[in-house]
Amino acid sequence: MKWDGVRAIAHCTPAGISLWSRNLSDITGSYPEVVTALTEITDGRTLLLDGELVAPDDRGAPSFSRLQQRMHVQRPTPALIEQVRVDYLVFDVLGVDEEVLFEDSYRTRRAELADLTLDDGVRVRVPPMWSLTDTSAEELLRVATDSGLEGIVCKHGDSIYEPGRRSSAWTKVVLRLTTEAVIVGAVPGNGANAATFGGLVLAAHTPEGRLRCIGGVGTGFTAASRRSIRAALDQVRRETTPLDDPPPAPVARTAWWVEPVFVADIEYREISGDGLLRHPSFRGIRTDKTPEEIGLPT
DNA sequence: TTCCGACAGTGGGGTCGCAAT
DNA sequence: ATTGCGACCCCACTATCGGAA
Repeated sequence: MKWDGVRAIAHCTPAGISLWSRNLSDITGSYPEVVTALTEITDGRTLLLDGELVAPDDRGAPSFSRLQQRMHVQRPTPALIEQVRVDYLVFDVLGVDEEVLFEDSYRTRRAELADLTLDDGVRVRVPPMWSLTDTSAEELLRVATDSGLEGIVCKHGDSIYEPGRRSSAWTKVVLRLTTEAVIVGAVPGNGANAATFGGLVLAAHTPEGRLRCIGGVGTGFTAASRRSIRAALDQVRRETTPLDDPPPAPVARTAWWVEPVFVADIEYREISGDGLLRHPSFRGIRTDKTPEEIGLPT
C-alpha cells in the first residue's frame, strides 16, 4: 500500500536513533515519540530502516495535511504530539549490524524485516505486503480506495535496493480523480511560459450557485496547447473577476481574468482542507459541458 | 534508428520561520 | 502586528539529450 506521508530513513544504533528525509536533512527532532518508540522496539540493535511517517486521521487513513502541522516543527510540544499523532510505517530494512543489505533482493529484505519483529502495534508498524501472484492489482487498488490510501507500490521481489535512484523495479500506481472546472483566469508564467500563462485559475459553482475558486492548474499542457489556450482566453478577457467569492490572496494579486466560458477537464489526487485541488493536472478543454452545469467536485 | 532514463524547468497546495513593511 | 517570501514537504508534467537497445 502507498501511504500519504513523508519518506524517512531511520538509523538505529545503541547510541541513539536518527531520522533522515528524502533529501538527507535530519528530521529527528520533529518526531520525538517515534524516536522513543524506535528506541524501545529496536532495543540497542544497529539497524537502517526505510519507511513512511504518517499522521492518521479519525478514520485511520493517513492525512498529509495533518502531518504538515508537524513537519516543520523542530521541537513539538506535548500538546501538539497528543493532537497530531505520527506513526512510522517500516517497509524495508537496508542494514542490520555491520551488514549492508542493498544488494539483497526485496524478498530477502522483507523476510529479514519480518524476523526483526519491529511492529509495536502503535507507533512503529510493519504494514503487510501482498503478492500479485495471489491477489490481483484490481483487488489491491480497491482495498486502497476503501481504506483512503494513495494507491499501491508494486515492487519486484528480485530487485536490489538502489539508493538515490528511481528504479523501475518499484512502480507506483496512484489513485487519481477527475473533475470539470470553469476557467476564470490565469496567472502570468515565467521563463518559457512568459508569453502564454503560468497556470489557469479554476472555479466551480457551489450548491447556492456561487462561483468559487477551486485552485489552479499549471501542468499537463504542451507548448502548443499553452499557445492555443492563451489565444482563446485573449478573446474573452475582462477587467474584473467573475468569481463570487474572493480567491486565495496570491491568486488575487497576480491573476488576470476571463469570462467564465471555457470548461477544463482536470485530474487530481484529492481535495484539500480549503476546498482546493491537490496535485492537479490539465487534461484538455471540454466542449460538451456548459460552465453553468459545473458544480464543486465531490 | 528508435527508445528509455535522467535531468532541467515549469507549475500546483500547504506549513513554518524570518525579514520587510 | 501583519504581510510577503523562501525553504521544505508532498507532487504532475513536458522538453531535451545522451546512451542503451
